[in-house]
Amino acid sequence: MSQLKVRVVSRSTLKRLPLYLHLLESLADQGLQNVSCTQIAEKFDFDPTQVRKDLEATGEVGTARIGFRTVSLIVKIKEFLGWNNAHDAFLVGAGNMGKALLGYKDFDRYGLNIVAAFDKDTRKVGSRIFNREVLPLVKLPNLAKRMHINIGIVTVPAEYAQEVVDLMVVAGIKAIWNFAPAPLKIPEGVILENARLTQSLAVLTNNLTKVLGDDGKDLEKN
Amino acid sequence: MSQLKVRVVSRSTLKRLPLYLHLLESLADQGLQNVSCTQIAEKFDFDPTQVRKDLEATGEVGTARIGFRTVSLIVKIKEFLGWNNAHDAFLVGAGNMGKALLGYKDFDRYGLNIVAAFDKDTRKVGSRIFNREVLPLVKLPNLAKRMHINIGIVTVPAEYAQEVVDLMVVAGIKAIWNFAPAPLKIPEGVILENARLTQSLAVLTNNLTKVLGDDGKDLEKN
DNA sequence: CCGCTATCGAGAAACTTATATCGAGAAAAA
DNA sequence: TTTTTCTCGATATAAGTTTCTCGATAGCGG
Repeated sequence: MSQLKVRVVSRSTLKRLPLYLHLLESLADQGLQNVSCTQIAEKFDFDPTQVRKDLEATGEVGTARIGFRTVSLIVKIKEFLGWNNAHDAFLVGAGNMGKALLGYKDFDRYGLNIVAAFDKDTRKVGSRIFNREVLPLVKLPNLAKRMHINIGIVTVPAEYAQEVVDLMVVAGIKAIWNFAPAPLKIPEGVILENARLTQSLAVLTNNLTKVLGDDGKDLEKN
Repeated sequence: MSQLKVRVVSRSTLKRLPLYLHLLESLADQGLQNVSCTQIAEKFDFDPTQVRKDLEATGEVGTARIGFRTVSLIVKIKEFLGWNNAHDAFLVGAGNMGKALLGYKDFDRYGLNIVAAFDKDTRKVGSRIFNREVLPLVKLPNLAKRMHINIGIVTVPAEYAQEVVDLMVVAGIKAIWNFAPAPLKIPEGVILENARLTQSLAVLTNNLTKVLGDDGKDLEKN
């Protein structure tokens, strides 16, 4: 069937892998040949066993007393995450967040290549943001089909998010990265991943409220 | 002790509360007086019991056959998250992500008020971004102390993140919202929350790799 | 007025994730 | 060469989270 065997792992593991990857890349830059789970774990204050389990997902095997080959591990993680060859993506909503994503240089290293931006607002249409043209939203379906776009990024206000997503689904887009704070409905088979800043902020402000309001006991770690 | 009793809840619960809040606010706008956990759960494809357990954290109690009073629940969630009265924050790193955050209008609704931006780059210093002045980084410690700033937002490249954080800690900042993909060390008592887009992206691209490479079985839900 | 149904809240069970333990192998030190 | 130490990988235990089950309560319909 498929040449690439992708194991099913927990979402938590999946979210730690990019952390390891960043670290490994900087270690590789420093010329480090091998790296142990213990070393990695220390950087993040994780349990070494957890790191070992996480890395197991990539299929890379280590050697006792040595650890893992740094470059080899980097390749395997990227492969596992699908970051080896970039997927083309369309972005809808050329507001602040949209612009920030368009301007983010490193996405190509993360398997993402935003090829065009779309917006409803006719004043934005026609302009260029970080060298990508802003197109009218109505052009999305045809273009997405013709260019075989798999990823759609949603950076519109919450009230328009569902209609944008519906449009993307019709256009054959398989995976949606949503930045709008709205509960979205998608059909079976389409992948939806929510990147919501407010969730992260909620954890921060709740913790802060606890330490400020009280004398700061019972704080969860990390 | 403290007048506000903040229960300790799981990180997962904490991250779902903003979702409920958004929904509740739009329901309240539509004039809905009461709302049941079942209704909320349907919108997100969650288990109703989970919603009930999550809401329990806020201290609000519901009535059988009726559910919860919408407005009252909104207030309680905001209170619990510390979103009722905004905390002042400093942002360091006036790049793309920094600009996007500075331009985000709704933060005041989420208990966050970014009062100033800082940057090392002398070309950026002195300019104004969305009506906030960009100040030289060296001015941060004194200003933060004088203004009793509790929250620091880090939107600098990974290699500068640790030094920025160290500066913030010295300046008495209690909570750090980090957007840099670097493992940061902070002293006991300081809160660190990482808002990393790459983690979310990793989940997306890994899932996409699975459905594209294979015939798409064993996909995890939401 | 009396069942019927929706909903809450509490406790138990099932599931998931994280941590600890242990044996084996490989390099380094004695 | 032998011993020690580090690290992997596997298994087992513990902790945490979600889902299920149940009794109680409040409105609704007959």
